[in-house]
Amino acid sequence: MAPPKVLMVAEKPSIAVSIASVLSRGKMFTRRVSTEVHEFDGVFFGSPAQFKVTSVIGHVFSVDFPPKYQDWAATDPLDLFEAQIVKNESNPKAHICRHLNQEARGCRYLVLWLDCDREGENICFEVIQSTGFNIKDTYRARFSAVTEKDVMKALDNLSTPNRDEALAVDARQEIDLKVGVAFTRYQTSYFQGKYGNLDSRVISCVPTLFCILLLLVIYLVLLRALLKASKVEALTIMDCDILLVAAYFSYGPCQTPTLGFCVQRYLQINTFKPEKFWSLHPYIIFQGYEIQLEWQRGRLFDKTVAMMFQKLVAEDGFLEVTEISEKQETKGRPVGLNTVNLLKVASSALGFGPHMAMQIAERLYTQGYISYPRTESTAYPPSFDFRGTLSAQANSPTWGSYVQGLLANGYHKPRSGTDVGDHPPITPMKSVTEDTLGSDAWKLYQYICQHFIGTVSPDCKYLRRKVEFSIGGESFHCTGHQVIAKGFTAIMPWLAINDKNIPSFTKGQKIEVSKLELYEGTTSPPDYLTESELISLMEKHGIGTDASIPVHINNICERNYVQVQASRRLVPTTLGITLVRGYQSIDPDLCLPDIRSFIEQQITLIAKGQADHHCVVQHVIQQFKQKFSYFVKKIEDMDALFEAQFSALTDSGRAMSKCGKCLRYMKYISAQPTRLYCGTCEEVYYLPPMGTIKLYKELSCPLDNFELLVCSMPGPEGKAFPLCPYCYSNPPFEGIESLINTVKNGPSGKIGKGAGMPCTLCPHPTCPNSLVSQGVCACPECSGTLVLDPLSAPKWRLCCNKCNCLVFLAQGAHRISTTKERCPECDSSVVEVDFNKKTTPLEDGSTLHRGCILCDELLHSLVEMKHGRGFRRMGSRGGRGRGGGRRGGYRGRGRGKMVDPKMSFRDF
DNA sequence: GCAAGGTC
Repeated sequence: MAPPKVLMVAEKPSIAVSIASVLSRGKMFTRRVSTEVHEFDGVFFGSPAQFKVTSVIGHVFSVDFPPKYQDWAATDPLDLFEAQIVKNESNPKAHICRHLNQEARGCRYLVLWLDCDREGENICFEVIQSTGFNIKDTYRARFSAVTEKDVMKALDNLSTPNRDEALAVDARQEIDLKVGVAFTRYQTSYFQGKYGNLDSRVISCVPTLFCILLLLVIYLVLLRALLKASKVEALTIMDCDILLVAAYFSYGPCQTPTLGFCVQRYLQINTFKPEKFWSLHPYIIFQGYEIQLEWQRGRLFDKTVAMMFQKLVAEDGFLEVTEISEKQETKGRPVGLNTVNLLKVASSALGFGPHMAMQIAERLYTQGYISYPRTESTAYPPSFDFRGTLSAQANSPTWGSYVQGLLANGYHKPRSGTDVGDHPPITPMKSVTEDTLGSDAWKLYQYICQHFIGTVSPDCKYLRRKVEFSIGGESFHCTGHQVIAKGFTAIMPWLAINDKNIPSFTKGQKIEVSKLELYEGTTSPPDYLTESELISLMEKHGIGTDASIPVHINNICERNYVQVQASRRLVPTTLGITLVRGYQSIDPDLCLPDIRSFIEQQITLIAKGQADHHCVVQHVIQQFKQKFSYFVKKIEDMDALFEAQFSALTDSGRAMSKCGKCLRYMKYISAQPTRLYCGTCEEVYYLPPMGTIKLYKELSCPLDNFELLVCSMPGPEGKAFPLCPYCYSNPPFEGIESLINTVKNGPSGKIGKGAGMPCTLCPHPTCPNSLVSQGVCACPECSGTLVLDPLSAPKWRLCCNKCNCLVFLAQGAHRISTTKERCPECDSSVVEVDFNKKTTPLEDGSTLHRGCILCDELLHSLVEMKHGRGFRRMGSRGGRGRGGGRRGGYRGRGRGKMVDPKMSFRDF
């Protein structure tokens, strides 16, 4: 009987070769079908067997919706959450499924050599499905390196594939697909074509021959990518070179938080408020050195205090050496290089974007110059051949002599690092010259070599000397460095420590201050996020994987949400900012990194066998479905931002008042719904639908720093009231919504669109414009409060903060203001009237009079009611919320009536 | 035309 056949499948062709080479000891027959198949004879479970080792190329299948859901127009994105999903072959042209099926014929056993992570476990089941193998004839080989030792060990310890881990990946695929596609289709259908300024992204240049040629080249190179990523609508290179690209509105649980990081930094920069600070800089001249000493207090933000210390130091005049310390410090050599760190260095030091860096690294890998470039591990496997890898670099013209030194004097064992069990750190495999590789690939290869050599080099050692001084009760210091051994910094010179000499001091020595400077500086905002910082943030928050991080960054660039500028800093575009501001205004979760961690945490329950796959998927999908429905319901909030930013309205708006967040002027948009738009913060603030809006002196809201406005209703009897644009849309006090009952909610459901809290409803206890400060007494007509109209002079009047009731006071008075005093009779606010000298009704010709407009006979006689039945003194009732009591968690004049309607004038 | 994850 012929020996049984064993089919072995690896995740990629290179692993298949390595495994086959180890097991066959190099004696194998290789044929090429869809992927290579290596055949040889060997021993399996102690008996002779015929082996076939082949591979897939990553995932065999990927998930999608069935054909009936493919038509955007005919599908409600909400239905996608409940839709069945199908698995299609990832790369139909490669015929991997057919290949596996054919190779499996006649085989007795299947051994799976997929990468040892969740994705690998999932691919195991894709292979089982493709081959049609029975699970009892299927074995899983688990290995962390493709060395002889590891491969043999894995073969001796075959186990079974982990279905839970595979199901976790299935769950992730379904969730990502449904959430991403539903939001992307909905947003794109809603916004695409809606605003002219948004859809015509225009790239234009002077029509020179060079530009035409350049554009043609760009066109040819990018056409495929552009066609995939966006709709190319027109390309003209006649009189003006214009490339029109339809804006795209994709959403994804990885790409959107990635964009979120960039916009977050942009907002930090734009809302940054610089502060002045002061620092003391004493100088000494000693043994020929002029040294500026560092103050222990660092910076102070109060000039007076800083000047006080300056005086103390100046008066003393002599620094006493109080402490001299000398310590040997170590700067450790690097750990092994993983993908994320390679990408960070490529971006920050070599100027390659992550996408390009990976392309170069992949080419170096397939050409055999470096090891596998997608790895999370920074620890080398114990069996790693350091001597062999180093020896391969011994002839390099650039670092050959350094390497020879290491080989001769003994290289160091690398620092431990972390072993994730995927692939070893990225290392050079063989020596190559710049001429062979070309400039870009050489730069990356050079770094990989330097980093590897660095990991087996000695640490850098240096002496750190610190001298501390005391003067006028204040402490200062200076530090010096002296390198003892360069160590690895000899091969990685950009990490070198520079010598810094300081003179020799002796304790107790007194040195005169040669110059004393009170340095005045200003705090500055951070700069835009660098690509390298973004990669760190993504890694920290678990957004994407080593292989997909470059893809997500590339996506947000290609879709014009961010642009890469000088020093590879990522500057969000108006489109990118508006998208994120939109999510923030509706559901901030949508653009926060937690959304990814939430999904990860849920599917980990499946991977660990702690929860059922179906239940978890259902639960998570339902949660996202709810978020989606809410998003659809609130899309107008996002639309308001797009409209303000991309429609013609933005240009017509005029500057009105300052935003409290960025202190820049906001634009007033008079078209209904009237609103203010802050272009910097990308925020819309709705205003009352009626009336004229003006700046209210130059007063600001004490709560949010927004400049106040006054809204005046038309006509001589139209009321006027101040408002803060921010508080108006976002009332700051809990429960205030129930008090704003005369106005209706806008379509967004928010207090906003023409309905909100003006200052005359604000319970702020000390703001001079609040209801508490300006309210006088209860309205005789409704449940409102009569509030002093501060701009009504000389036709002094009170306006009800709810209805149209107006009450005129002493006409022609020079000034009328509220006081903190209350009428003992009716609890109304006592007002102070400064009468006009010529017309004062006061007997002795004096002008100042204080009293209650209800109980003071003089003042009450001057009161005239408009839009109301009568206005009389009502004994001890009415007024401003008896005893100033706290009712309904809210303190304010006249507010008592909200609880007890009898408190109003009207009920008498 | 959509997501994110493999790999080339």
